[in-house]
Amino acid sequence: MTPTIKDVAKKANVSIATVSLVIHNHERISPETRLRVNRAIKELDYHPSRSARGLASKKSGNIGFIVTEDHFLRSEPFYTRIFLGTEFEARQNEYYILLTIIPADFKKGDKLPRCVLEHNVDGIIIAGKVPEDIINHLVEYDIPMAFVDYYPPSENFPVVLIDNFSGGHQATQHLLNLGHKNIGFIAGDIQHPSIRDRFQGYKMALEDANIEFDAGKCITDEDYPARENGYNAAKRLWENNKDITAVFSCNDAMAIGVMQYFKDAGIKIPEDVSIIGFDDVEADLSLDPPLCTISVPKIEMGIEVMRLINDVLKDRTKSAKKVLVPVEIVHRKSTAQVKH
Amino acid sequence: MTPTIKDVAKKANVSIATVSLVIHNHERISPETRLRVNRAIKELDYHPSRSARGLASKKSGNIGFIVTEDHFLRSEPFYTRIFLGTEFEARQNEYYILLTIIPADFKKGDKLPRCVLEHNVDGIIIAGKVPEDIINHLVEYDIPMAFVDYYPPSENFPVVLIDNFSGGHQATQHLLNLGHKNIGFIAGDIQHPSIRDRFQGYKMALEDANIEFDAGKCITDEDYPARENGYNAAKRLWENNKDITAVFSCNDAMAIGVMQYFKDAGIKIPEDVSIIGFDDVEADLSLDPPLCTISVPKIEMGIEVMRLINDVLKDRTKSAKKVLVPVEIVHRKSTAQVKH
DNA sequence: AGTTTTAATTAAAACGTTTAACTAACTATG
DNA sequence: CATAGTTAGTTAAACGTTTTAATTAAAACT
Repeated sequence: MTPTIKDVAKKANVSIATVSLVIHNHERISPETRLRVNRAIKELDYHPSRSARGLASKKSGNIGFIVTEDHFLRSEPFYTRIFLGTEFEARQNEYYILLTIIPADFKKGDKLPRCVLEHNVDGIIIAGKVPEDIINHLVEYDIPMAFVDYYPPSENFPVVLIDNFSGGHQATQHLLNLGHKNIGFIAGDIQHPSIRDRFQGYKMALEDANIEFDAGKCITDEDYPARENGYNAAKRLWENNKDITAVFSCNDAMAIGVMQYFKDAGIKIPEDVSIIGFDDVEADLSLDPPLCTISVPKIEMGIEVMRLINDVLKDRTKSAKKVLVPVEIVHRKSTAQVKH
Repeated sequence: MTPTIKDVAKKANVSIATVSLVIHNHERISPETRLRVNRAIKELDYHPSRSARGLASKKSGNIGFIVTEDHFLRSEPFYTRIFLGTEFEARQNEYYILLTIIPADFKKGDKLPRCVLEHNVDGIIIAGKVPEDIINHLVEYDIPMAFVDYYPPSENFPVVLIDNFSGGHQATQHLLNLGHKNIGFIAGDIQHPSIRDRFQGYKMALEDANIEFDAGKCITDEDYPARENGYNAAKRLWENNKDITAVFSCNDAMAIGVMQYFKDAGIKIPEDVSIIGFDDVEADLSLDPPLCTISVPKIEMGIEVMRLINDVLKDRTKSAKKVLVPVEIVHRKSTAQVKH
């Protein structure tokens, strides 16, 4: 069988306690003993059993990654990439990530994820908007939590957010720089804090340019951010505003739908209408023309949130840090100077 | 603190062994006792500790999902979706998946993934081609393994494979049906068993149609399947074969590059050249025209391989099952009747 | 030399389960 | 009625660590 701590102890002629201390780099171990034990560990190719460790130390070595099913699947390239980022960083910190997809309609009495109930995670990362109820339920377990791309109102946790305001501002500013004055705005769930901030950025950029904000040019009531809703939003936008020369679509999935609508309507991009998105997903590059958009560092967000939770796990008194990750515009062919 | 099995035992007036037996649905428990224990479990909201279970039963409740870094990132939407499939099915079977990304150049002496060394997985799923060395190393641990989308030569394991031969045949047949006779073939790593099978399907379809196979119309030596290599392959193909009217690109990433080349060369799709891909990734829909391709049920593959490993875990004498998942052509605008 | 400090190591309990072996109380059998 | 068999449940060891308190040995003071 695979060697246990006992085998190492025997081989190094010490007690198992000493072996354990060596493994944890405890200071009060003489250099000679340390050497002897380490040699034994290497020779036997010993690796402590995760379960035994977990039981004795009450640390599972796992981090739960919670995301709702519709977020994960609907905007798949987005949260999967954040997940990948946490995964990368987790490896550095000797953690494993337990991906946990919860239904979007989690209610008060519902069962928490199994990994939480079974004490199989040391901390939790919550990605994207989740029902308040689950957060409230989770805090009762006083298990460290960190958020990414969403932040529950009225709570104080470490969090990684996109600099949405800046993104909205940059996007709009870019269109303004190209001479556009009639800029439509399209979004899914305007209740979502991220979207609200992008909207604020849009408004602020207009204000800075002394252009009056026109609510009639803003479609913000589509159900969720998907291509078909982008299509519909563009249709409604265009039918009521033949004067617009540019559209800022708050996310790329909808932007793709927007492009499709204009194509179907025989309106040329970017000659007749400029379009800019938000997210920078893979599909943008395959579009014709490729979509100009605000690029969000998804992998980095995952890395960053993993670091946050790791900090808390190292020192639970640590205060809740908030990180705003910067976004940047990527110039592609879907925008152009306004025609006169 | 959270309740333990002892608390349940006390509350139900039985020994902890009885509680354990009830949890595992052991037969030799009277209905009354069972009821009493279950009630206590519910009242206390008791959930067995994963670590303790793991230690006592030598089952971690985890499955390792191994994939090489370049596979995972390069063809991201592909293996991530397989991963998602395993994840979905794992939840049904009360397992968690530990995603483990290994370097593509794993060598003989390299360290195995931590989850294996620490006995933190009960079984392993290997997705995509991995170095032989790691497989050889892994078998020494006699831990159940199952493969998906790759199968090591000279081994006998449960495996889920795409019906690549049929896919290659269907794709080619579709082009033949449209009247094409000069059909180019483009692939990345022709050493890869999957690609080889697609190639066989292509050849066989030609043979069935009494069209002589022409190796000059096959580009199979690009380094890896990516857009830029598809672009280059198309360039080389076209420069030497101005007579081709259709291209079967063995995977969508390359197909996108192929389309780009033809566009740049002023050749119209599908009017001048029909293109069909293989995989059916998200980006295909954003292309202009949308890419006709062979659709691979990625999520289902993940589900299927998880079932396989689960079967083995339930009964380790089970013999190695092999599953060929069917593929189907999805008709989109990138192919058309050949011009005369 | 005797006492106190300090450094290094160990003994042993604890963590929360599973499970093989055992027991006590019935039930059936000849 | 003694014996064997069955049923329902219990005892206790085991799983492989961590960690606290205790122990020992050596060094440093009076």
